[in-house]
Amino acid sequence: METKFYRGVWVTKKSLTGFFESFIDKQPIFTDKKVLQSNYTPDFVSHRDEQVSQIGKIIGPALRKERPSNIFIYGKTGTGKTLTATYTTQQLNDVAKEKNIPIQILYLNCKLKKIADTEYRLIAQLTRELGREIPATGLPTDEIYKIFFQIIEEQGKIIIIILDEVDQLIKKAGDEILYNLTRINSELKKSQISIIGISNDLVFADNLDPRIKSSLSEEEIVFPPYNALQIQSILKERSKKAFKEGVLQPGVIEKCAAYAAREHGDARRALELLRVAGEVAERNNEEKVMIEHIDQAEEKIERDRVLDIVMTQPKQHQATLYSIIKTKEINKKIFTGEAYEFYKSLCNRISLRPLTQRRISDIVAEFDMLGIINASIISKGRYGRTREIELAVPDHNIRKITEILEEGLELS
DNA sequence: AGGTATTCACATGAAACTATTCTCTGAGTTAGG
DNA sequence: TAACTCAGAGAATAGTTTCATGTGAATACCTGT
Repeated sequence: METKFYRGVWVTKKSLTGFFESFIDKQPIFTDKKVLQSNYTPDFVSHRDEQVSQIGKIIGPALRKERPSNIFIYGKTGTGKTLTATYTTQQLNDVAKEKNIPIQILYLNCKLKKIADTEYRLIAQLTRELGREIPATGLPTDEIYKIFFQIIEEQGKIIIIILDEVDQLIKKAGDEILYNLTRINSELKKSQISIIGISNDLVFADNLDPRIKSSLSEEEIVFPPYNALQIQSILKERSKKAFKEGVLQPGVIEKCAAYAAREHGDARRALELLRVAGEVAERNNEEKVMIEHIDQAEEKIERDRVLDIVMTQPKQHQATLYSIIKTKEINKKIFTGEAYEFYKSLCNRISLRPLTQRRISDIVAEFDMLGIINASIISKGRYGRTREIELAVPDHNIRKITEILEEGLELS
């Protein structure tokens, strides 16, 4: 019998056959799980009527071949921004297609690494969506702009570009892109573009160049968080399709909703929670989803998230985290300098080229952002200023993390 | 005692550097006519 | 002569290093009582 440690899980080859067989006669809990996945677009959007009609009114003129105003959409995560935007534009697109009006919708998520997170890549990706292959690298940026410009002009359409999570893009690549994009219109003869920017960050536009801000947010729409009742109704709607009838115990939906409402009305999280709760129940061979499963799901989501982050971290980052954990074992409170000392000796041990403290400082800050550690800057007066680092992971997960790190760093 | 000035140990910022991946171009090479 | 190969120049990008500057409060140092 063979057992090995694979991607943070112990895998055994024993009795796999029987294991798979049990799947066949198991009563399924789900009828259609993808309804609960975050990329699912339902047939209609609930509790967002007002926003839908606002957007509709703004982009409607596109049907008369007029350029719609640029729209800026704000709202926290899981408030249905992306969904509403794609839904309305999709409707518009359907009508346009029927009446043969040349409109094209481009949706782009600026957060996606390697796809649309820099100026070059954004334009390149847009051009690709318009049906022209662009190499990933090697060309000057203005060359890409030229091609982009040319292909838009060729198409002679009204093009609506949805930029999801623009704040991420601006943070990484600066606001010139938006400026260039809005400016292009004045040079276009046959086509026009209009931009729908979506942002999670409510204050993000404030530190934007005023020119860009005014041209980008000709119209602004704010998405308020859902309240608990709205989330409940969304969950009910979706679960009707996703689960077999009667599998959900009473109170399950209410609890999911309550949990999500606690976190500023994040519907996405509520849906994920419900889905994972279902998976947990399924895995436990139970026929009903019970309230306890939600707690388990909550824990599992968090645990998976952390383990996944740790596992996919590059070596230097892993070494840093390992140093933090190990230094932590000795002292209760640790500071950047102490972790760095350990890190240096660790590098020596595993023959890894040590990075400067400057860099480690940034890596520590990154882990803080990811929520793996809590690092707060404190001043120890005469004895300097530093980050005080604490682990933000429950104790029972640390052992697992250490294991993964030792695996990744080839320590034994 | 009360008020300033110092000082520590990093944090934070900006710019420059390195390595990798990829395109484009033009010189040199090859093979067929 | 057309097709092909291949090296070199130039770009974009991620990850770092180098250099420079910033910073909060515990202490050291004054001051006048």
